[in-house]
Amino acid sequence: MPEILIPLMLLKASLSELVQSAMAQRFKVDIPSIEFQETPKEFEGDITIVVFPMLRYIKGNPAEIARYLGEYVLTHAPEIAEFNVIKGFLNLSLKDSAYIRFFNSIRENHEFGIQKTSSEDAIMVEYSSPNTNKPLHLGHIRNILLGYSVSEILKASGKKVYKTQIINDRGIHICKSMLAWQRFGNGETPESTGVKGDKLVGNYYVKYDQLYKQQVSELKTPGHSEEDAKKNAPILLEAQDMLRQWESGDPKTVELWTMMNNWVYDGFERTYKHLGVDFDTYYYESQTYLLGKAFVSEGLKKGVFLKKEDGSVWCDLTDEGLDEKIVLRADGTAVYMTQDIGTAIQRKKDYPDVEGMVYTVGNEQDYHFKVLFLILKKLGFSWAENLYHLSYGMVDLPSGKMKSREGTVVDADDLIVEMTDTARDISKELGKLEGYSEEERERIFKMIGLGALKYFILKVDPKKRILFDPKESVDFQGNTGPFIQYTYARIQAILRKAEFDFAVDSRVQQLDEKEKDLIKQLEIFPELVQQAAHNYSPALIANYSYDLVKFFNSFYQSIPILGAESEDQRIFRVQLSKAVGLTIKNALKLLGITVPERM
RNA sequence: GGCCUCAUAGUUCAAGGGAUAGAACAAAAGUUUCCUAAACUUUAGAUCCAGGUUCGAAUCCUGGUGAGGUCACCA
Repeated sequence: MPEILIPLMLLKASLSELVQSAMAQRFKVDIPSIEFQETPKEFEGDITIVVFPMLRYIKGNPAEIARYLGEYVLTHAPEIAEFNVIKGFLNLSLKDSAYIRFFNSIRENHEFGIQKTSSEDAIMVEYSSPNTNKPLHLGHIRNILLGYSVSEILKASGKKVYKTQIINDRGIHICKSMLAWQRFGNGETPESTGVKGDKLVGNYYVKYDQLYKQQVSELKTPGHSEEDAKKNAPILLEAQDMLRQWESGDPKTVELWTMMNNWVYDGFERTYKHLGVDFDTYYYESQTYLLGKAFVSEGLKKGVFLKKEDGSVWCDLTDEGLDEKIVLRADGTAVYMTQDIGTAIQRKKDYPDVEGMVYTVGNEQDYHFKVLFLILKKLGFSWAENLYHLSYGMVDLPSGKMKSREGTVVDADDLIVEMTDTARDISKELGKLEGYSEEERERIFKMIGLGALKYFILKVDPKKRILFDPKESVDFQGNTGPFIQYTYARIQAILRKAEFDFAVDSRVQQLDEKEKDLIKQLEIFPELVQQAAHNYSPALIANYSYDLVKFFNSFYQSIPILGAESEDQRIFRVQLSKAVGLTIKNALKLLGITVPERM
């Protein structure tokens, strides 16, 4: 594994050591860790050591300690040019040569900030995980983008990652669509109608629901309560019967089930492809719930679970401050929890190198996962310590919550088309991309539309709710995906116009303030990737990309790049632009956003 | 009601216990001899309330208020 040198991190490490030995020498104390901070721009300096936390270990005047440390560091660290002290803050200024050395180390590094896989252990990330009776909607989009991005971030931090999903292909909901299709379908298929498979099946689910409601209202005559009617609608009884047939393995039912599920999978795959996401492996509930049942009986033997008189099996979590939770029904059939236990164990069996799992699931299931993780720990699985529920907030519309039954959902495929349309309209209005082939333009419009959507969703902290207004769509100005993409495209224009050999080493000795700002901004990217992986938060990367772009734009506007005074300076600035471009590209890649060479 | 999450400019989002709480959109004003004006530069504007912890709190703790979620032999 090639060691990747990240000078800023190295510098911090060596400064930490220096400060620690300085403190030991003079005050005879061990300071376990040194706190660093980027120096705010209103103060002189590049990197700041905060002295206040040291006061816990040694009493004294923070400013005096800071001055002492400043002197010490200045004489012992060759990278430091000067220092100043304000209260307990020791601000250090780096020499230009330190900047240049750092810059030269990343300049041609196309993988800057991206670590190679360095661990033997793998992490499995689950995301998307839809039901097979409805098309994907905006809520799924947040899930999918988050899960995919977190996978990419984990990979970039040096982890091995398997992307997966659990497909809820089992249960009464799919039977409802099947039934409606049998009754009204006339043998329709996605091929015969040209309708996307998931949409077709979703339509029959709606048809079922309409018929069901009609039957309920018919039954709800005097003498029949509404509750009664809901339970006894003929179509529902028929669906329940079908589920029993499916569970008993009736060949015709299973055949229909297989056919319709495959239509749905095909439809989903097309949406995933449009979104630019993929999976390494798939799990189906129909295949894992049995294993879950097996482990419930094992847990029963071990005393982890208890059986009640009626035959249902429970897990007592009252010691942990939670409730009792059912893990198997009285009739011996599996519940949600049963199959999740089975799925987790199955995954570990299939991929023994998996030492942790991330579940991308909405926050309405916080409690479920708390319980699931606890049960797996109680069952004695060591890897259960490394399970993480990547919980995210809902996507709300201005009209309120999305409800599929009320038709207030934003369809995923429609949304992608709308975003592309918006990108096309705006581009045409601005007169961009003239002289490009139709095909090429469409490719870029889609890239921009998706960039806007992805960035809009990922820049928000996962646990917060998002308000999404489809009418206003998504901005293309300011802190947005297209703005970042646009800056990348402009950088590419600079590179196209700069007609010299990039292999030439820059001989620049003195740096402009703006140049330093940019290099500083570049430096923090690798650390940020680690931090984002640690927090499972794409939002950090998104906001970083935007900051970097702001720094670049300011640089771009205030000093000449191609028209710099000296040849060396010109080369340096072009090279700097190139490095910024590479970093933007790498950062956006972690968000699943692609960049156009021109837009 | 019990438990969980959230609350920051008019709006949408930032801020690993650190310095004067940052951006963007919307509003007002300015900048195109130069690499893409989808840009840049100004101006104005915010931590829900009350306590506590400490050198220092938007951040941690307690109690309110408000919004959402969850408390199924549904998934």
